[in-house]
Amino acid sequence: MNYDDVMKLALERGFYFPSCEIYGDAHAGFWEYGPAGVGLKNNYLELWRRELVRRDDMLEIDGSQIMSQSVFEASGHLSSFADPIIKCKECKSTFRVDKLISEKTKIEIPESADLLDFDKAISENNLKCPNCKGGFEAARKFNMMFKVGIGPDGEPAYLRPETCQSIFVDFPRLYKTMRGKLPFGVAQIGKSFRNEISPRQSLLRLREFYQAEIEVFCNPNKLNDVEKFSDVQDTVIRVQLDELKEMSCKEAVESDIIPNKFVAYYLGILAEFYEKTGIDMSRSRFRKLGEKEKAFYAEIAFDFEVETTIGWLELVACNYRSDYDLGGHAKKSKEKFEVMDDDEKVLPHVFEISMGIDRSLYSILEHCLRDDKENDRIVLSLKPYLAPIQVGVLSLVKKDGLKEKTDDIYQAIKRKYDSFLDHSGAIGRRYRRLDEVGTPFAITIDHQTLQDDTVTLRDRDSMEQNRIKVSEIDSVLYKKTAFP
RNA sequence: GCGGAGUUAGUCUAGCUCGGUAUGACGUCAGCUUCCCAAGCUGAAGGUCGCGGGUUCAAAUCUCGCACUCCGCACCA
Repeated sequence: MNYDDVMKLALERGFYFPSCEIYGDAHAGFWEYGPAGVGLKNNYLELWRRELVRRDDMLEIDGSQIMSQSVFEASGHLSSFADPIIKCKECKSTFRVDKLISEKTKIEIPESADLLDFDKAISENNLKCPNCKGGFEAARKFNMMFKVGIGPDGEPAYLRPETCQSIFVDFPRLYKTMRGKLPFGVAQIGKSFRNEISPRQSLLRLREFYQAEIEVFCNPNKLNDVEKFSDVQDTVIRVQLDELKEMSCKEAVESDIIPNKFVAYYLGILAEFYEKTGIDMSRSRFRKLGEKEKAFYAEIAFDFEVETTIGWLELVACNYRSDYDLGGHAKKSKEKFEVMDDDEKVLPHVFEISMGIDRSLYSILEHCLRDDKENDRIVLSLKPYLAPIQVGVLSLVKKDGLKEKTDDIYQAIKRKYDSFLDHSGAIGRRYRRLDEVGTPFAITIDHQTLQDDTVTLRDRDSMEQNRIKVSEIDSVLYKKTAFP
């Protein structure tokens, strides 16, 4: 199933849809999650908490989305999270000015250079618009952060372009009050904002999006002193260098493909997490980024990517950020960020696992959606613990007291399970509808129920049915919908 | 941001050339029927035709602007 099929499902079944869609001035790059989408997202995040945060004894925080200007002076976003651009006076085409200059003249001007340097190079080389030969306006910076004005005087502040800045800024307090000890993992789920030039493809390129970020603070001298590494040493990961290779985490470290056990450990638990989301791991890879591709703060970078019908999608950026962030904030704020590790005073280094939630949810949908032609149905084979509706409760027919019996059973389980009650229409049609939103189980109340207090339990993927006792419904569902 | 294509009910769609406030299907809802896998019958709801201006007695239709979606370019932590 391809992108369009997922999009159609999303719109028709309430997974996600455009924000502000009834108004003409709605902007691109903003989407809402509907009921099914919220259910899936909540369950996905619960799995994330279990498999990463709790597994590794991390702490979770929830930071402010608007942060002060100093934060982004220290983080480098004010100067580096911006592209120098230039606009044609005639046809209004916009170009990356550094790229334009290097293409036409072979003169390399770093993108962080003074704007006047670009203007000078343009006029000295008499560069004109490649589209229409028109002249250029003065170069300017396009910063991808959204600026906001605080209070009546509009004091400048910014919507955070990545959630992790909260974690870095909060580090001194967290470390002191939470009895911190290296390695120290802090996690956060929240929204980030980037003023993308052209957002596209619904959840894949948003201006307002969810991230689940983990920052692990560590002693840079102990990157191979990782006891927990044995938990993942045999975990298989797929690594893309020049070619794609499948290997265990242990092999990856021993062959120096991953530089140390510390990084390998986190790639390992991340792979184990994604395995449980239902994403087809045979269509995934950790891609090592080259010097030019890496973010300005990254020393070592692996992207976790998944293959979809519109190409390889970056779901997670795994960056070894060294002391870039804590060092920057320490310098700017004069706050102390060094901590004691054993008898050593260190400025911790940071390894981050920066996950795009929206993209991950899209990938799950695409990998789980299938066209079951044999049975004339569309099936979303979500893992039961991720499904927004876990169980449908259906009466075979409404009369003869079956409706009342069905209502009773629904009432008995609905607080505990995400359930959906349905009495109307043909039973097959109701099963099809549940299949399409990914509901793994359906309980059907029929005439036999009234005689022996049993119901049928239908399995979405196999379409098989078993009779179980009404008294067993809870324990059976509990087992079948449990997180792994 | 540039170029191209598009936008009519929840979804797909007819109508647009040649102006007269909209067609069909699926889906949804109610009832009947059936009684375990999208059957059938009857009925109903759902559209300021993307938004805004212009021309006209009259605009889904002609015209201009804008927005959004898709494709390509550029951009992309």
